[in-house]
Amino acid sequence: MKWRKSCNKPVLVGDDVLVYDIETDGLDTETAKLKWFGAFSFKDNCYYFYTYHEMEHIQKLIDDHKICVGYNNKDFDQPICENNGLSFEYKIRIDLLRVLFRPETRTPVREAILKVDGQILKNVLPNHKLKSVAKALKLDQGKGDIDYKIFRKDYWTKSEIKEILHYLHLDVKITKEIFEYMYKEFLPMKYLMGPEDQRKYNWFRTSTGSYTYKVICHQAGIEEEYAEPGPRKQFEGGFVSDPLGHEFKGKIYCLDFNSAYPHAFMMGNLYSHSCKCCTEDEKWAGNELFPVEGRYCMKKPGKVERVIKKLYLQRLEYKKKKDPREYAIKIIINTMYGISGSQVFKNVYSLNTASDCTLMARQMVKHARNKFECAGYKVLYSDTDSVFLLDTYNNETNVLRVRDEIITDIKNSVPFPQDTFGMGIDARIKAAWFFKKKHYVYITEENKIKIKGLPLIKSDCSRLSRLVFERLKPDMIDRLDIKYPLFKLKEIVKEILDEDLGLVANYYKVRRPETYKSQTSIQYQIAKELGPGEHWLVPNRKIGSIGKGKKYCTLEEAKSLEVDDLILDKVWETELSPFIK
DNA sequence: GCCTGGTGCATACC
DNA sequence: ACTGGTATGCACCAGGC
Repeated sequence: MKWRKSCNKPVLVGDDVLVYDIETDGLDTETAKLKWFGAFSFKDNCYYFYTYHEMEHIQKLIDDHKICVGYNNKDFDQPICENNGLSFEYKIRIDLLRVLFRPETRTPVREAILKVDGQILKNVLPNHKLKSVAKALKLDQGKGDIDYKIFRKDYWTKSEIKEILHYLHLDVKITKEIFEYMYKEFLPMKYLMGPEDQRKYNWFRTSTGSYTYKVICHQAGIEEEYAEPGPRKQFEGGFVSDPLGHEFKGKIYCLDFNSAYPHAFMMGNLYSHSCKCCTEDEKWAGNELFPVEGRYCMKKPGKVERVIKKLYLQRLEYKKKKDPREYAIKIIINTMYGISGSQVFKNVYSLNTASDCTLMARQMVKHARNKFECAGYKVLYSDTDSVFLLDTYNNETNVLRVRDEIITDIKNSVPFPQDTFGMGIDARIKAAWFFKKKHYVYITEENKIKIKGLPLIKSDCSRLSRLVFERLKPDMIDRLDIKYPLFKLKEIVKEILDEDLGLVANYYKVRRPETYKSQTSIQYQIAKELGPGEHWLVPNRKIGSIGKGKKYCTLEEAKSLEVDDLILDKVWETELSPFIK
């Protein structure tokens, strides 16, 4: 039986793409029998549905397409299809799950760069089920549930067929829409790649590291060779200062070097360590400000550096024109540093390149700190490429003058100074509180409150603490102060807890128990007791088989608890402590 | 019994 | 077809006192 159902929406995807999903009589890929095959073709904008009695039709449909797309098809649909006599040979096979996330190593891939209203997909996904992805991307998930027993049959009544088609159509449709979403998002990454990578959909499915390597190799005309992973050689990274003090009010600036690492590459010519145009003695060996380990060509910018520069300038243009290709270049530029420190990417890898890049950035920040301090400013904090300043003179022009000197000093100390290198004001701040490295809060001149790193913004934070903060936020901005006397916070906490004790629960996302090395870790205990996935657990003194010191129970179990049974340590000592006077 | 330092795990910042 | 380092916090455990 063949079923055609056309789709009226305009087609965005121009290639011969077939999105497919199957129904089987079981989950074991070795023994499962293919029962139904559902697909959507971007060639004719039609849905196709076949039973296993029509294998030639299914094979014909596959043969008519170059690219076959599914969800978890690498580990499930495809092997079953092959065991049942279908062939995907010579097809470009795409598994949307594996494009987003690599299950065996549990590493995020494209879910780390896909944005859904400002947030990264990875951070909004509770798990990697098809429906969860659809929901996170705000796609229509429809309603569909089916008793899988129906797939044990070999023939179906009219009403059963109707039910199956409804269900299968829905899954194909969801897969198709996820594919379309990703296609639209990733298409701007296509044009920078070589023709083979464009054809093979490598702009769509590679990790950002591989993508960057492929683009750089193609653009710079260097060989795309790979090496065995091997043990990692470590090197020093960014410099993070201790905060100067706790609380500051007045005119505060956050300044940061624009694209510090890419500019370190360009200005130090850091990829040109083995050029043939000069002798070792003629190479740049660094100086007092930049005591680099490697030796780099001073005669002309290298191939890779020229590509970085070209891309950087192009990105500035794209940003002005709001061209989405801007984001593709951003990824490449920011990933260059990462792949230069990874052996796998053989022809851009160099420990000196990576470590001299971070060294140059460390020196830039330290130089900026010194200059500002000598000019009478208080340097409150700095991390990698940024500096927080207290402007005691209340004179922005003077800050910018010192800034210009810093930039000039740096440019005078590198072989290839860049016009695009500079330092901008990232934020103008009225008050700031620094707690620890990478943990701070500030209120901007636009009355926006920014929190960095605090337990309050981590995913495991209790809803109680978040609610307390949300309630006080307008008042904090009003008073230009984030601190409250303990009793005031206690009042609010009590009010919220009277509503619902469960709000103290902490969020845990755990894997399958087998995947843990430590069988005593709290994550293992949770996984063992409650299964993998998301859990909200209430720390208490009374019930729950999870935890050795503190006990943790589920929200359901927590209904029998009294306020005094709760353990509020984390709430008071970490989540809310920054806000206690 | 308490403290310290190390480990595993998770997550944020750049 | 596997980007990097820096940093905090929790729970647990071993070892020292």
